Amino acid sequence: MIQDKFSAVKVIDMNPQTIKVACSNCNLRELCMPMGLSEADLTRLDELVATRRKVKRGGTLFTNGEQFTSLYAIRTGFFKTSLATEDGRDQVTGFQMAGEIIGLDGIVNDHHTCDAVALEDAEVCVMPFARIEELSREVTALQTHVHKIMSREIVREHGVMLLLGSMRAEERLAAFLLNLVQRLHARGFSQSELVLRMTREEIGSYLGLKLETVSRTFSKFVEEGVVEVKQRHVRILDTEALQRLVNHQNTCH
Amino acid sequence: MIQDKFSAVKVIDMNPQTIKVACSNCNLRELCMPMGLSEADLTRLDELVATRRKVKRGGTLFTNGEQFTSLYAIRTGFFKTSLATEDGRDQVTGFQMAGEIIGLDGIVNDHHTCDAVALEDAEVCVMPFARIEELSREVTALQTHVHKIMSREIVREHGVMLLLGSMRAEERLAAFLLNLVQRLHARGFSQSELVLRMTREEIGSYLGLKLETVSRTFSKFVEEGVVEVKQRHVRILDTEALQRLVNHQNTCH
DNA sequence: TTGAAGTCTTGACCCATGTCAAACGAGCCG
DNA sequence: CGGCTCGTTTGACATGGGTCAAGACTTCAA
Repeated sequence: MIQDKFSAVKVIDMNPQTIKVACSNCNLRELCMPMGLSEADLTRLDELVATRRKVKRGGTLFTNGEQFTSLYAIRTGFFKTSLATEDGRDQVTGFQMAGEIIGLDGIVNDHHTCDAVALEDAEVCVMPFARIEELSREVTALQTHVHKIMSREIVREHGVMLLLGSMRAEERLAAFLLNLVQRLHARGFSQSELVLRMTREEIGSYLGLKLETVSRTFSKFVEEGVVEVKQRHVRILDTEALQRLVNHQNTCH
Repeated sequence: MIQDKFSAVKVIDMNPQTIKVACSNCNLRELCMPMGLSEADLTRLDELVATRRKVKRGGTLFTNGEQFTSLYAIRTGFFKTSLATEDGRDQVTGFQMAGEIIGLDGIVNDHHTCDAVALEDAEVCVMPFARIEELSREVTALQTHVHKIMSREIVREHGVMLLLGSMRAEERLAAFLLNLVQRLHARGFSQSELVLRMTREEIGSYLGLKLETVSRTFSKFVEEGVVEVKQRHVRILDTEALQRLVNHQNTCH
């Protein structure tokens, strides 16, 4: 018995893959998993992740129409999700980073309704949805967590609707930048500096603007001394100013 | 014992409230509840609805910041949900009709993040969320159903993002009208006639347009013989034309 | 019946953003 | 090193939808 236990530990020690696959010692756990679990429940959650999957920059995690089987927790990398219309236009519906869950759109019809594209080399944890449902019947904290994740996505999209429906270009870009740094900061990155993983066109698609407008608006922010922009490197010099733009949407009239 | 049973039945017979409160014989069941349940599970689902609640036209079902306790299934009436920003502007995030579930936004933070306002006298079934979670741990079909409802809302919002982010005024209004009649038709109403429960301003807010633009676009549709409009009564004369507008978004360039 | 408030329509004008075009810069590959 | 390609910036111009204003219609209450 003791020998068994020991060798098990040893295997884990010698095979980093085996260690990493466990949620219970993943450093992103607090982002994608429920908190305050008992030791026993924590161990059970390790069953959730069937495998890991790497996606190269430009590759797709899933595409519109594809069979839905799993949710994905992003371990590393950066994704966009987008809807493509028949006529070739597409709308970016979100950008996702490490610790976020992707694939919720597929649940309702058992197939995905958008594309998930990696904007940089990425790795995700594959969590078969059947297993999630099964386990969340037994682990209440997981059940609640799944509900909260879906609700959070709904609320996030409400915010995007507000942005798209009633903000002007500057307000949209300001809200976008603030949202990005805030999420990056929650992951230990700088509160004022960030590297955009997406093109101006993708930003524009997300914000309902043309890429030229995005570019011009960046330039305007630079002129005003609100941000510094060098290619995709952005440094926010005046967070307050951006915040004011977003809040007092219609100071002007 | 027999006497007890009899009197119980009698109470039910004499008190229509008691009968109507059961999902198992609600004619909207197929819209808001999972299908293909066993008799036993069906009966259990009746526990979901704690009470009914009537909301007068103009009244709120819940408001931003309010404690979240329940989801609501709309029995009769018509709602809008909207976000209000500090500066007094607001964005309508959706219109909900009989058989639809409202309140999902509240799950993530235990309080609501938008207002739900009745656009006509309405009645809802109050389903305490704690009870939903409890029951969906035991009735798999309910669990799946809850997941699908939330996923459906996410997908719906993706569609709105596409609309707000990349469609022109005519396309937006066309998409809006088609969506409304389609949902009404699923409830047994006409495929071509509808009564708008909301003002031009509310339509505009939802579609990211000003009320004047909504009005002008209606007028344009009328000129083109695509619809007839008399106040809030709308008759669609050429569904195909509306469909074409939505699909070939950019035929023009 | 009249008046008042709310809603809707329409016109005239204007501006933010889209469109089109040119040129620049970075990165990549031969 | 030179020459692609892709992404970005910037300018000139066009236009869809916003803004402002007037007036019509509906509803409701006095």
